Amino acid sequence: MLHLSLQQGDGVPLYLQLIQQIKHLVATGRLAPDSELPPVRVLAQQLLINPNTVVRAYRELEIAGLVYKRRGEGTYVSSRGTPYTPEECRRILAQKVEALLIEGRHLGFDEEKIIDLVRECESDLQRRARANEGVTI
Amino acid sequence: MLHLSLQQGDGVPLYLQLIQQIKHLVATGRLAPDSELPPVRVLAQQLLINPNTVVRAYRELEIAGLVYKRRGEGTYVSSRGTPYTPEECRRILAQKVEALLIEGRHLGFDEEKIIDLVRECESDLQRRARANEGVTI
DNA sequence: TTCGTTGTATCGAAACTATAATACAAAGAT
DNA sequence: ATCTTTGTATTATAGTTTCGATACAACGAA
Repeated sequence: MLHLSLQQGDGVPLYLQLIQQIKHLVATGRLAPDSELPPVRVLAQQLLINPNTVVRAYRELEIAGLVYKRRGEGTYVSSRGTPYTPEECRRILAQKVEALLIEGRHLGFDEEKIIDLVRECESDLQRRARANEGVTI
Repeated sequence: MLHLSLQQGDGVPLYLQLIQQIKHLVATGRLAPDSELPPVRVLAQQLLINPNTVVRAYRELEIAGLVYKRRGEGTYVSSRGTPYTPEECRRILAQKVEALLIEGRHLGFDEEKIIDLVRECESDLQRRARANEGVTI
């Protein structure tokens, strides 16, 4: 079973929350490559949101290269990586890292503390992925 | 002189861009503690946006603890840190780090590559801060 | 074919963002 | 006290984004 939970009205659009959580599930292995995502309507009903919101999330995930769709069949987790070039990937991530460092500095976290946090979060992700090994939808 | 440039219609609200860029200026030392930010009306005119938009950015920066205001005088960069407790800071950052790791994984960056990127971005920030040392508004 | 499934496209309502105009309040300078 | 400068608050309005209701189109199975 998918563990998705969206919060309405917290400032973050539903479709973005959905994208982030699906990315999370893929990254932690809870959604294996080529496994099928729930149909638009089913997921919409489970989450009590509009099918169009799911459509938008799936479409952007497809653009990002995380899923592929077959009309009349379904939406599947892509087994191939990102469609971006290595340089593009680097630039995209560097922007996010810089934002993180700035935010961290304001919260009293210097470079080393941030790196420590990165290591801890990574361990955490891996541990959670292991605990859910093999569990798809 | 402040180097602020906002882009209208790129999806990111102006007030958020303003917040991010001011955070950036503070983090890189281009805005020193206790230095004065431009008056609401002046900054609005320079950026060709509405004063209310600047008001909103300043207000949220104040809530975040980055600036303080004195009515009738102006808005100043706070010399004290965040108003959050250390645990809150940690939780806020951990969430962002986790999002970064997930994004990185999808883009082919593992933990070590991310950490390398963190070090590089930090150096970059420091270098840029040095190059602008002493330059305020 | 016909049916049921899947994703797609379009339109409208609601919420959010940005703007404008205006009036107000607090502090310092004269 | 008065003026100027600063931030604050209110109201109205337009544009954009987000979300939802509905009808449509492609694909496979019976």
